Amino acid sequence: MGKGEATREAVLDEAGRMARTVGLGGMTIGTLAASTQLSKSGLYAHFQSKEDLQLQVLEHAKARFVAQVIAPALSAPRGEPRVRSLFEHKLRWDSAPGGCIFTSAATELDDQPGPVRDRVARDERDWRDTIAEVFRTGVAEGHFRPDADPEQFAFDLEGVFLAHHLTSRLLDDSTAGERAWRSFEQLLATARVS
Amino acid sequence: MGKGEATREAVLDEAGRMARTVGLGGMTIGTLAASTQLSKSGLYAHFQSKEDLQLQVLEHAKARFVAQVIAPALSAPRGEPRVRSLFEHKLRWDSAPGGCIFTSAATELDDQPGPVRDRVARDERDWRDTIAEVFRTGVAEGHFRPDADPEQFAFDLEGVFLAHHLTSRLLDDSTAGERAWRSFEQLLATARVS
DNA sequence: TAACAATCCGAACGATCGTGCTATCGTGTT
DNA sequence: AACACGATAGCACGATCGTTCGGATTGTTA
Repeated sequence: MGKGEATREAVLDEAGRMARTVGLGGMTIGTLAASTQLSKSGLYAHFQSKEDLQLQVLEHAKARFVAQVIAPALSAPRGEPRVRSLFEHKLRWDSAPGGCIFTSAATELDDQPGPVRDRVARDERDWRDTIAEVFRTGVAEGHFRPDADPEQFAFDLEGVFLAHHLTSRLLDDSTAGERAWRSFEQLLATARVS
Repeated sequence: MGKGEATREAVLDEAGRMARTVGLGGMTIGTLAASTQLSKSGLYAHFQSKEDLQLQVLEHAKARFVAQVIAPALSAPRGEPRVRSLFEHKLRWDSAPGGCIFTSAATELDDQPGPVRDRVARDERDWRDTIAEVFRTGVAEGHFRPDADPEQFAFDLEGVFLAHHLTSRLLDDSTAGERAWRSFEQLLATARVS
């Protein structure tokens, strides 16, 4: 890995951290340059525009998300164990300092058209598809009812994540984790074969 | 109502609309002045600072929220009907153009300390308390199980709202409403006496 | 209608925004 | 050791940011 690539990744790491607290739009070139010991123009050698930077931040974050959440979950046994693993890892991801960048970007950009919003929307769809797909392995394994709706499960589970995110960050409520777990167990109980 | 008060309210209306799409921080004095046919300094006659403006926007929005969501719901019969009414009105509120300003402000400011964040957090707590309190009338009326947890219900219901918000706005998914209703009915079914 | 207060504007402030250009630095290859 | 080239810095640009202040204009009241 060349030197340029190294600093580029370092910048993307810092930018991701920054975007999680002030948003993708609130993040500025100046402060980002300062906190990475670079000059503003030094940054622009790696990114053609702020929009390009935002897109790369999302791409970089998604790679980390796949490595830290999706991949570990997929290594769990099919069915309910895999669903549980996915839930656990995603909850841990959301508990990182600053929270989940996709969650913050999603509500920030949901009404601002453009390529960045499109990218966030695509990632959100991918994520829901992943949840639904993992849930389907549970149906196939006979853990969940055959008439259960995987997309509805994804909708509900995403709601649990969002509520947890808000409860733990905005309200500083330490019971958010327990609450999320309780909701999750209830979702599973409803989906299970009777 | 004097003229000053009238323009102040007009500005707050427009500011609320603007904040819903670009966020409380993304909203700028210049564009707000332009879209209200005022000069920047003309705005500053009504608001001492941008932070003060943001706080007033939240206060103004909360008054409308109480009038359009809480009050109508409280006029419904105690118990499950009142819970249903609260859900309906809140869903309608979230479906306004630009969505819910509290939802957008909540995820925007959840990691940026200051009086605005404190205000948003207080509003969020009030809202959850309202949900829990309305749910309690359902327990008292014998509609819901006595051992049901009102705060947990508030957590779950807020999750449904958040998922609906994201699904309808970011994903432009027209089935968001049906999904939210299905989740809501499931929540009620679980809470009901067996 | 005259006087007074409320309301709003014009102009300007320093700071910072995103974005280019040009020059210099460092590094690795020949 | 000379060179080529990728990586970074310096400086500047027009625009816009939030904010201030003095003066003009408007509305209300006696």
